[in-house]
Amino acid sequence: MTIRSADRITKELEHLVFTGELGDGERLDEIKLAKRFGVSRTPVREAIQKLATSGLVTQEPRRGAFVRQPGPVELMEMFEAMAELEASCGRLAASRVSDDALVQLQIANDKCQAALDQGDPDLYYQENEHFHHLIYKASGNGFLEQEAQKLHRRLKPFRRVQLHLRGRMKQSMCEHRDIVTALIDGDGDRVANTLRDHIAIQGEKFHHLMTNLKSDT
Amino acid sequence: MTIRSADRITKELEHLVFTGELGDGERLDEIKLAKRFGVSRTPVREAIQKLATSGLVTQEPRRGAFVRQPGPVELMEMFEAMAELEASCGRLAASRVSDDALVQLQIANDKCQAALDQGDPDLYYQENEHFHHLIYKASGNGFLEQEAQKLHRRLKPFRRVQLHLRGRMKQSMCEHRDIVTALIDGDGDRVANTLRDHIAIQGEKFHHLMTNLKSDT
DNA sequence: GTCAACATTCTTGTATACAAGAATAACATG
DNA sequence: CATGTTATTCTTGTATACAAGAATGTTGAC
Repeated sequence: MTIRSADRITKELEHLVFTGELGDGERLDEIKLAKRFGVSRTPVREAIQKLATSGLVTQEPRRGAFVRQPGPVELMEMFEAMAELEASCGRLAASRVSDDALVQLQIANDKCQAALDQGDPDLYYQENEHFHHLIYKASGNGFLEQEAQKLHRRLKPFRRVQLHLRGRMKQSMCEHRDIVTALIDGDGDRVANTLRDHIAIQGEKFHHLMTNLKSDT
Repeated sequence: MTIRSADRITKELEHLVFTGELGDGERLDEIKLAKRFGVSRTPVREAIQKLATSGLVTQEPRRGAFVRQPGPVELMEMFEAMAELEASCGRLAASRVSDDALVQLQIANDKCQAALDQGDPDLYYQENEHFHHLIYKASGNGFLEQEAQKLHRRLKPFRRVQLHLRGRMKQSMCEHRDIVTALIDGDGDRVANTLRDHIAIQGEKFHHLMTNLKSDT
């Protein structure tokens, strides 16, 4: 366990942004946050610096740091980038995946299926996440794996909602099976294309939700 | 221009790492660096935090921050990831690139050719960089573009050397032409594959250099 | 001479103090 | 009453002070 309170606060702040307690455009008041976490401004500032580097907040000199949630356009871009990243992982995995890893993927898929049978979107979400992490790992490229996980994490709050759409879980499950089949066949391009579409659909579904929400207001 | 000295120092530190003045494994002494830059420890620390987030240094609690140059394995992984990123940019660009962007690419290529004719690797390197940035931009995905630029930048010190290899510039030039041709044809897969190989070769060339250097010691 | 226990020094991590620019409020003027 | 100007307050950015763990040097026992 780390002793640095700055690291703890970084995670706390990320959490506040993800849960939406710190909404888009909101200023991160160093003093308030320091009081809230029971520390001085110093570790709070260090945490904010980190968030700024990873893109969660923007800093304006002498004015402070502001939460910067991606807008619809940037969000679509991020989903597209995610799709490409996953496709790359899958393509590499096709020629490198070990038998053991394949078994792991099958198990993960079975768990997804179980969650689907129970009609439990939250559980499905969790197992689905595991499945995708296994794909990243199967790429055999630790750097790529890290990058994929980073972006995956960043998109987490936006990916969650769309699983509750009617029929999406089942469709997602089918895609998973296709992916594993293509992996077993060692067909890199097919793995890549299937994965790409699999993720791209998430972006489109999200886009649907967004526009629907907007038309409500 | 920014007033924050922390930002300035971040760049200065990056520079020190890139130029190798701060070698691999070296500890970043906050006090020394503060004196060197004529500031207190505070902005130095903030700069170090940022470097840690972007992966250039690692932090060990109560022990300090250490320069962490990627080893051969990680470097190959990064080159491979770069190849995949560029391939993605190219694939997307194939269906989105504007006529204007195509013209820009042609111009950039002509400048590369000119540098090749002059036998000027440094100039070629510069124009080559521009060419690739145009590809990123042509992807029509700002997020992907940023990510590609980030990694490109990180690999800069390692990419430079291999251009001096006999015949590499000319070969690189041919690949550039193929890429543009495929773009004009709108053949996404061909763009992607050509770009991927184009970058992958850099990784391999670098690997060659590394092993040769090692066998010398 | 070697090794272990202890003391000292050094460095990081955090808190506080101070400087300076930005936001805001008060006020004067038309 | 509106508006431009000035004064005040507030917040960030930086420097310094202090606390605590790590590295190092010293001393004593064997």
